[in-house]
Amino acid sequence: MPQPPDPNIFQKHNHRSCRSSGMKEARAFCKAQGLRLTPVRARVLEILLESHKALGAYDILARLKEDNLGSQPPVVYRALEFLVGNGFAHKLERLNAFAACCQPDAAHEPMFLICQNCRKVAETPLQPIGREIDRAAADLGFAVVSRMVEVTGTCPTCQAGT
Amino acid sequence: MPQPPDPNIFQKHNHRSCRSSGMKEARAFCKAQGLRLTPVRARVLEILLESHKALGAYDILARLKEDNLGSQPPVVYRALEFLVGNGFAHKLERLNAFAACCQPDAAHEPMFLICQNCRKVAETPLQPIGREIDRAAADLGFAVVSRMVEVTGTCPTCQAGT
DNA sequence: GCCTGTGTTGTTATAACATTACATTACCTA
DNA sequence: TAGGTAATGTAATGTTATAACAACACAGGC
Ligand SMILES: [Zn+2]
Ligand SMILES: [Zn+2]
Ligand SMILES: [Zn+2]
Ligand SMILES: [Zn+2]
Repeated sequence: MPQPPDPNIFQKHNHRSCRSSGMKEARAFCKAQGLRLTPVRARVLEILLESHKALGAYDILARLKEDNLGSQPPVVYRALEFLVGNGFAHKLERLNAFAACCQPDAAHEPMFLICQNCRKVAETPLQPIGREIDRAAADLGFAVVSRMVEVTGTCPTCQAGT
Repeated sequence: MPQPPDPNIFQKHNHRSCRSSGMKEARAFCKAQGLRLTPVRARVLEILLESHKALGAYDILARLKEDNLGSQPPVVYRALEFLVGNGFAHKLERLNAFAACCQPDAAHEPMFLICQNCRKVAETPLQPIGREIDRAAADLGFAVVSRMVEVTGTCPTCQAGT
């Protein structure tokens, strides 16, 4: 049974379940939505789910090559476009890198906590901060379409390590 | 005399004064800090100050070439590193582009409002939102080093235009 | 004035990230 | 099983950014 989703991947957690439930949820969602989780797309998602770390597109591509699942950049970028577009993964703009989504609820808007030391990425809900952002924007007459909040720093593990 | 700093560049404003006071403040600050605002650096800052738009490094480089002030990427990236490092400009991670800072106070931490239509970029103080971000991060045991908030949408002018 | 260290710029090359374009294949459905 | 749509394979190219080293400029001490 799927354990309650604890979004804090910095905590010690049963990571095997992150991986298997991530794939399972993705398969179920795709089936329900009539989306095709093809071998390339599934493998890219698996690769991202293997860690909670941000991976560059070319890192992922190298892994795909090992599995003979495509060796040219468009292959991985198309898979990532699908995964990001359907909420299975996120792009981290600061790093030009990608990470699996930890809580692929229908519509969630996360902020990202990126460890500078280990590149692990945690998500936490942007609301209610997002509303404050909108308010600040509205003060300048700006109509918000999308918000991006990326925080860098040190995860609990890496803090303890030193 | 320097007009009171209205950070909302979306408002109609005396833009000539943005440009001249931006350069003047930069020169004064560099003098005070023993920094060298060399011709290349000054020209890059001027180019950024000419508009409030985000410019790619290679766009800036093209302008530098016209002035015979360096034609290779490292020239512009080094100048941008200097300007960003000293608070005269900012990098917009979402766009991989750069914009002049509108309020080069000693230490200010802005969030950015980026118009998808015209690429103009406004800054507005991140506080008190930043504190909320820190609190959300602390809930996960994460030690924040730097926050980045970039909002995309439509500026007042571009809203009116349609 | 000249040496010398430090910081800046010039230049070449290359790394890293991403897309266009078009041919081919797989899948669905009528 | 034919035809349409979605996905993939592949080559080429575009865009953003850095490494490495040579040359030059400026400042302070001799
Ligand atoms: Zn997510
Ligand atoms: Zn860490
Ligand atoms: Zn202005
Ligand atoms: Zn605009």
